[in-house]
Amino acid sequence: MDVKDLCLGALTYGDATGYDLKKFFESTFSHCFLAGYGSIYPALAELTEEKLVSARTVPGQAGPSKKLYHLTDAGRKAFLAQLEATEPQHKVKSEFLVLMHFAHLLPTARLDAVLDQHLKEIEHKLAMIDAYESSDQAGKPASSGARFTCGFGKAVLTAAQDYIQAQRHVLKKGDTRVNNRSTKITRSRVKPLQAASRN
Amino acid sequence: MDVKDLCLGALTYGDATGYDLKKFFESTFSHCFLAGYGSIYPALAELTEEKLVSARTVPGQAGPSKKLYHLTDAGRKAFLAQLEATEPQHKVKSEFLVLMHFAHLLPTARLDAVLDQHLKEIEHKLAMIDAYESSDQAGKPASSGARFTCGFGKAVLTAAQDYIQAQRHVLKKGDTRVNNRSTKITRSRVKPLQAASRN
DNA sequence: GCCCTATATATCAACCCGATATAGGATGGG
DNA sequence: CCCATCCTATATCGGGTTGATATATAGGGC
Repeated sequence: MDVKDLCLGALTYGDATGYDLKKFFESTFSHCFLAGYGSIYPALAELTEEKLVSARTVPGQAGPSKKLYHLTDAGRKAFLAQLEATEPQHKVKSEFLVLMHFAHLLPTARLDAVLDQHLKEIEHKLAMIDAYESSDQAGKPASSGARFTCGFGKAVLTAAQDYIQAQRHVLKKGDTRVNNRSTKITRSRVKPLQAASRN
Repeated sequence: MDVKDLCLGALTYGDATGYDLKKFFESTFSHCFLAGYGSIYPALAELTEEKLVSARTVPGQAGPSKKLYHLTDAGRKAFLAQLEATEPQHKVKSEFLVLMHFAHLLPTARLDAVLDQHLKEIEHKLAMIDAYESSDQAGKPASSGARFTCGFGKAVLTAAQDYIQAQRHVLKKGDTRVNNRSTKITRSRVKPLQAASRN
């Protein structure tokens, strides 16, 4: 499942430009998948070459000329096949959690700032989902899948929010002052790192 | 925040080989950050060149010879600086949610299989966190940050689990049979795609 | 003996991300 | 009326990541 497939999927909802696709991904998929121009435009170029989408150039009435992409029958079939084949992975890459893991190496002010910023970002994402949900254009109430993923996002984000608010205090209990003897540990005394699954 | 910084962070806990680091990331960071050999070994090579870590080769008693990496004072300082500088991002890339979004294009059997598989994976990750938490080696009870991130992971995973179990039924209500007229939509009737944030 | 697993390092193509360049039209404040 | 700024729209590039693969040895199970 790469950006090419994402584009095919988005185009099942109707023709669109690369720019439209980016906005669509930001609105609907912002909490589960990301794709920037650096992925979208190459993807569309390849899809056109593979005849999975067709492009027609429209002289822009507002702004530059645009390329409107359309899903071909082959493209639709390819997308359905891809839906059958992709493993349902779910990966998280969180600088935030890494920072929290090393909270004992952070100054208290920085720690609080990071937590507050993350809470604000969660609220922003929740607002985005709400905006998307209440923007059912022309009565068409979004697919059940779209509603499911929105609800999923809200459930997870809310859980994160609650957890942070309830537990952030444990991060600055006791060892606020970092044990700052300047790492004069003799090489021989350093024990090798132990992972959870031991040898 | 790239894999190089992750390696520095992991080495604050003690010397380790590239292989150790991979295992460490899998155990502690599996629910918030990923790093494979393809990132770790180049990262360690660069860090050695920058004198942020030092390496010494140990003839392996069990298996091939290993390179044990050690955090230098410069490396520790660089890591602390990096902790100050990194934006606390939190990104999700979920093939699972994409599949759910297009649930109306999936056969019911496939849909159920995907949901069941994801539930199993959630349980697996929860078990991993529990294993890590109860493996406090030699009484050292893990840092408050480590405990915080474990709790965070559990809260989020549990919320996802509950949501799926409570809401999966809405995905196969009514429109189980996909509207399968074979996409003979005239080009002119196709409305361009509308994102939530409209022009 | 043979297979599988674990230890351990390393590389490579394909792909993705973020930043940047370009440019015309709309908007709006001074 | 003009300039700054934003929005639309496409495109590219370097640096970084992913996932698969190759290599080699030791040990356990059957």
